[in-house]
Amino acid sequence: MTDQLADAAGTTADPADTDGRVRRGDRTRRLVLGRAVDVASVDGLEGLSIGRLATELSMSKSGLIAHFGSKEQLQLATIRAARAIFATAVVEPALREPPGLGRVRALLDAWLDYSSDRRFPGGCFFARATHEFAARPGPVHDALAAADTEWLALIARTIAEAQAAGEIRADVDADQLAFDLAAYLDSANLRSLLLGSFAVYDQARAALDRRLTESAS
Amino acid sequence: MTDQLADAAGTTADPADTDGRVRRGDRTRRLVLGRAVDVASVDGLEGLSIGRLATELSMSKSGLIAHFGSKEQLQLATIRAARAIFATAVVEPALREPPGLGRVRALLDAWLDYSSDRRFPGGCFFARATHEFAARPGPVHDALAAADTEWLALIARTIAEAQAAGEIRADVDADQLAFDLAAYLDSANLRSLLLGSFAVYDQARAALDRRLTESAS
DNA sequence: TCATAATACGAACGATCGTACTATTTGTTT
DNA sequence: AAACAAATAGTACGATCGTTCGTATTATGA
Repeated sequence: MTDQLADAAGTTADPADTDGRVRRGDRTRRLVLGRAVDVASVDGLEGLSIGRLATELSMSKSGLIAHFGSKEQLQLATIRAARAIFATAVVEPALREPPGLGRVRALLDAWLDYSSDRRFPGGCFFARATHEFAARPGPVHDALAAADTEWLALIARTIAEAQAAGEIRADVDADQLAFDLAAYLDSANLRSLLLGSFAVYDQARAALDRRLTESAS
Repeated sequence: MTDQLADAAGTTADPADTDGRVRRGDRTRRLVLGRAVDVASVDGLEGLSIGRLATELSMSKSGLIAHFGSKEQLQLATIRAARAIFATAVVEPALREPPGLGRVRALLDAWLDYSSDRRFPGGCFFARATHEFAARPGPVHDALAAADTEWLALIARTIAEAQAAGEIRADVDADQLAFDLAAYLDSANLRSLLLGSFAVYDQARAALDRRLTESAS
C-alpha cells in the first residue's frame, strides 16, 4: 500500500530485508516498471521495447532484462504493476465508502478521474493493453482477461451491495448493469484520447447518472 | 460497390481501363489490402509488417511496398480498405431500411453481426486500430479519429431521422444516445474476444433494447 | 581482509524491421 | 520488331529487436 509497485516486481514481500543488494534491485525493478506502465499505456505492451526502456532509464539492456528474464515476463510484471496502481487509484478510494449506492458512484467517479487525470499518459492502461491482446493467445492475454473479469465482477459486487442495502432495485440484473456502466467508462476514455477533448466525460457522467437513477429504489 | 477495396487502393476509379498492367497492379493492391486488414485487426497496424505480409502473399517486400510508398501509406490504405468493408457490411444494409427507429435498430444489429461474425478475424478493425493510435499523434491517428467521428455522427443522424419520424422522443439528445449505444457495441466486441464467448453480445442487445425502448415515443 | 552473492554492464549474436536502388519481367503501343 | 511503361523481383543498407555470455561493480557475510 505504501508502494504500489512493490509486489508487482515479484518480490516475496520482505520489507524488513536489510540486504542492500536486493533493496537496490527492488528499487530498480520499481523504477523500470514505473516507466514501463507509462510507455505501454501509449505504445502498448509490444511497443514496450527493452532497448528503448533501457535508454530512457540510462541503463543497459542486459541489466534491465536480467530483472525479468524475458520480454514476456516483463510484460506480465508491467500488468501487475498497472493493477497495483489501478487498485490504489480507483478501488481503494471507493472501498473507503460504506457499501451502497454511494460506493457504486464513488467507484465510477474514481475511474473517471483515473482516466481523465491521465494517471497513465495514454489513458487507461488496460483499455490499451486489452485491445492489443484481445485476439491473441498466450499468457499476456490471459492475465489481461483475468484483470478485466475481476474488474467487472467488482462493479457487479458493489452493485449487489447496494441492492442489499435497499438502494438499488432488487430486480436489477447486477451483471447487466455492470456491463452497461463499464461500457460508458471505456467509451469516454477512448474518445477523449482520440479527440483530445474532455467533454466526452460529461457524456459518460450523464449516461452513468441516468442508468443509476433509473435503477435506484 | 462491386469491389470494396477498389478505391481504397487509391485508384482514380477507372473501371473501363483496359490496360492489363494497371489492372494487374490493382488486383495486387486489393490482394494486399485484403490480407492487411485481417492481420491488422489481430496484431494492429504496427504489427502489420511489410516482410510478414510479403511472405504470406508469396511476393517480394520491394514489390509489395512499391504499391504504397511507405509503411505509413500502407497503414492509411489499410484504414481506407477497412472503411470500405465496414460500409458494405454495416452502413449500406441499414440504409436500405426506411428512416426511423427500424433503421436505427438495423444499424446496430448489422454492427453486432459484423463484430460477432468476425468479419475481421480480430473483431472490429477500428476498435483494435483506434486504441492502438488513440494516444499517438500523426496521420494514422487522424484518419482513425475521423472515422470514429463519422461513425458516431452517422448513428446520431439516424437517431435524428427517427425523431423526425416521431418514433423517438423529441427531447432525447441524439448525440448522447449515440454515445450510449456505441459504448454497448464496443464493449461487447472487446469482451467477446477477450473471453472467447459470445454471450456478451446478448448483454449488448439487452442494453441497446432497453435504451431504445425508453427513448421511443 | 577475503570469499560470496546479487546487481549491473558491455559486447556480440541472429533475426527482423523499413527503405532505397538496380535489374527483370510483363504488358502496351507504334 | 522496337520502344516504352508499369509491375515485380533481388539485393543490400543501417537500425533495432530480444537474448546470451562473460565480466565488472557493489554490498554482505565470515
